[in-house]
Amino acid sequence: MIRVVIVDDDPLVLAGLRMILGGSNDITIAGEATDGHAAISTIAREKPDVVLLDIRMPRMDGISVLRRLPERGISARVIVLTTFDTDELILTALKQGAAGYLLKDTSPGDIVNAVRRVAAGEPALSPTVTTQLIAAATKSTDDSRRRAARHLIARLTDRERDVAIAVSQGLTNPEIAQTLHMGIATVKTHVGSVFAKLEVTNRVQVARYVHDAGISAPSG
Amino acid sequence: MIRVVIVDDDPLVLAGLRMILGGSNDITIAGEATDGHAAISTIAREKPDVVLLDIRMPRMDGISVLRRLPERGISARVIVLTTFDTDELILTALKQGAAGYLLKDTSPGDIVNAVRRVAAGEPALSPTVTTQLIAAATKSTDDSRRRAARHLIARLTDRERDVAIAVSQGLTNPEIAQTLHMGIATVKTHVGSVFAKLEVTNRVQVARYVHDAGISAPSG
DNA sequence: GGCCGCCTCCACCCCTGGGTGGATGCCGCC
DNA sequence: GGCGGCATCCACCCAGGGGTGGAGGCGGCC
Repeated sequence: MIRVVIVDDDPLVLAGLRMILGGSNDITIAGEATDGHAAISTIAREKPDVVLLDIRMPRMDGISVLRRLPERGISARVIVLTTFDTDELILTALKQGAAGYLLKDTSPGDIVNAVRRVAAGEPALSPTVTTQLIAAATKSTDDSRRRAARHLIARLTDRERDVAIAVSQGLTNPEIAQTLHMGIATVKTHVGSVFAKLEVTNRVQVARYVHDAGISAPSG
Repeated sequence: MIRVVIVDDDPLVLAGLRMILGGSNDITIAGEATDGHAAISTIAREKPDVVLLDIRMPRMDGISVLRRLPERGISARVIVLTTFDTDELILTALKQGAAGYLLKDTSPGDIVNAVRRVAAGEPALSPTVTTQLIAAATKSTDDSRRRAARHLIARLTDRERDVAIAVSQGLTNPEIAQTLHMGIATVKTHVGSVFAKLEVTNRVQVARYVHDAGISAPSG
């Protein structure tokens, strides 16, 4: 038996969810709430398996609720149920630990399926949400530029690479000399070699390459 | 009627897919292939709506097939069907334009559903694949630093922001003056204000903030 | 009107950054 | 051994970056 708490500021939506979920004989409505504050206390009291959570609500929005739950030691699986599907909102919700993200145009049958999936530990995303997630995940690691950057940086000597990374962290030549235990003149020499090999003319462009290559630590 | 081409080096898998998909009266098997080269020519000839594509194959792997399709002007929707679910493989496949990514433990019914979804323009991912995609997408955008950076950059005036972005692209002051149509002295003034507001001392650190904030275009 | 913030520009100064040329010692390879 | 690549350092030079102070015009706000 899957115990579900439903949260939405619209009584009509609550009624609809009650009907949809109540119709399944493996699901029980353990509680309801119409704002964020009430949601947290209801979830804390009922300890449901799954929470269906609206985003736009009075008193406290759904994202804040998501953020508060782990702080309270509550580990319910949450499905965000909203009409908004901006990239930022989706990523924020998932980052805050949402197990599902459904748009409100989801069919009753799909909502029930999503609750079952999430209860079983699987994710549940609307198709358009999945599409946006794919776009976000595939654009983050900018492939061709990254490969090119890695290729170029691989041609640097160890010391040049150390200097390039230090440069990309915004350090000055004297600071680099100190942290890498070499003379300022040596730093300048290496910086010059880096410029030549990366075919750039100033430090900011070095920083771009280093970041494009996905390097941050001083590379063992 | 959804026309499907199935590609797998294992004849048993092909036979299984033939049975599963042939059982649906809205799906036809338009062609089959047992290696990458054959797959490309079959897909080019049959122009199917959906392709079910294995990754590990002789002669040419599935990823290479994915890469070649757009080069040939073919725009079939491809579902990758494999036993491997490493982060890198998933992201690579999706980056190359895969519309679906199913693991081979997917039930026959779910495979049929995935074909229908993909044919309708929706994505189709196995639950564990979705989970990994969420992990990849949520870790890429480093949240707290990004928020801090956005917050600081929001305090810049429009002109200062333009200059900061130009700086972060590695332009020199004269270059910035030219592209933004202002005097070099003005550029210096703005750069100075940016340093003060971002509390940094050189241009590379400005670049870090701008990139952390996820800004690249000159912000209308 | 007066005040304030922003954009624009100027002049002056100093220091770091970046380019050039040269020197030494180390290590591995032919 | 001789050669070449790398790391380390030096001196010199100059252009650009970065700090300071000041000025005028423009628009919104009290």
